[in-house]
Amino acid sequence: MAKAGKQNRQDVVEKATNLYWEKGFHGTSMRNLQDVIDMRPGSIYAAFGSKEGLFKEALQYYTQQGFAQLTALKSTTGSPLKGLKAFVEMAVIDSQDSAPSGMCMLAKTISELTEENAELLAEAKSLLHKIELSFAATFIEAQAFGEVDKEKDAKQLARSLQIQIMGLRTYTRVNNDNKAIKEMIDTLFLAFSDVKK
Amino acid sequence: MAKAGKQNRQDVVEKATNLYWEKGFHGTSMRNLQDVIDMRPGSIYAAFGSKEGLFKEALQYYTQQGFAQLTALKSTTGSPLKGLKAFVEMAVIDSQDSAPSGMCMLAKTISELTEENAELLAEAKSLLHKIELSFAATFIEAQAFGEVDKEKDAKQLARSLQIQIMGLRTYTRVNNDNKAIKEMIDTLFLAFSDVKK
DNA sequence: TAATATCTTGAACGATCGTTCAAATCCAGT
DNA sequence: ACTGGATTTGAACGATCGTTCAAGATATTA
Repeated sequence: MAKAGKQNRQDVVEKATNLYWEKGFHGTSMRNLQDVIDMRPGSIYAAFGSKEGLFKEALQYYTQQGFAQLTALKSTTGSPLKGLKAFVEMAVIDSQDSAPSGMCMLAKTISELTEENAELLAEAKSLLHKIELSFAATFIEAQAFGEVDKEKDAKQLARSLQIQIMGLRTYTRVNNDNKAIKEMIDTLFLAFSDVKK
Repeated sequence: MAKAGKQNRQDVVEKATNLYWEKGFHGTSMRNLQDVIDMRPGSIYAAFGSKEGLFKEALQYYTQQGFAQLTALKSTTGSPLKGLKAFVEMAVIDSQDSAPSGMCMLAKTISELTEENAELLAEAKSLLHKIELSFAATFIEAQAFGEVDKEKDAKQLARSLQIQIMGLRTYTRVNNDNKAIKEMIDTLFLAFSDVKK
């Protein structure tokens, strides 16, 4: 492939991402992938090297899409903090029904894999760290915007948000009580925007 | 087996639990299990029926051990809330190094499995719910003990704790910063014990 | 000790795993 | 239209998957 067959590389990676996201690394077979992305083994191996190689690219694509969404939401809401909140609501609530899995794909990967797939594990950790950095950057923007108390440590807020998202997404898979979850997110962001008067 | 060979049923289930906990359902093969529990296929199938049957028993054993630990910690600390906090510290911090996986085995299962293993998924959800109920019961004890504000809703506290634990355990696998995590747990329990003066 | 009931063994099953590669196909430049 | 390189195909590989079951070993009863 490379130079565009019926579909370009991004379409293929997106389909693979959705399957891996739903079923996990070990739960997805190369034959599952062949069916979904409509490519024969030889082409897949020529383009991605291995099951691990394609998974790694899927992790990267997933993360990149997340960045794009956060950026878009900050723009459409016209505010860093509102954008961030919309992003969390989307990830925690909306994705339970519409996404391949209610889980964050990176958290799911970190939960699933062991040192037997050290490189993929490291990649997932690294990407999650980058997301945390972008949360921190968003909090700093929000502070400049006057939405968040400037006394607060953006890094600490980002870490805390990361933990909340992971917890909420897992919990929502167990007990999908939309109303209660929505309230918890509201409370969480009220705490973030607790500007000293 | 059943009537005790070289090892009794509980020893076998414990070994299986630790392997499943580390590698997950799909990441564990029956041959991995055969090696670890030192039983031949025929005996395993006679005793547990299938890979799924043994996994289900592992989930139950894991949960039962958790209940036992919480009960023990409440007893040794002489306080419901202190026992609960010790339990969380153990689960979030200590288990990162000593346990088969830093993750909660139930959360890991819920993250990994799909409707292809509906029965196991339902079992994991049900067991997590039972744990939440026991958290709620502990908060009620703590209220009677004067450790927690009686105005607060024990069910809501339990839900919130469940979410925090899931988030913290996943996060700690990514970024094992013991000091910061310890502080977050302290802060969390300070909020729980925020009795009106 | 012989007969019987119970449990354990491990070879073997068909299915599926991740991966390879020679052959077929496609496409660009002449 | 022809050629040569790039791409795609799909049969096939050895390994491993979850599972079965006849045969052997062990424990129990008479």
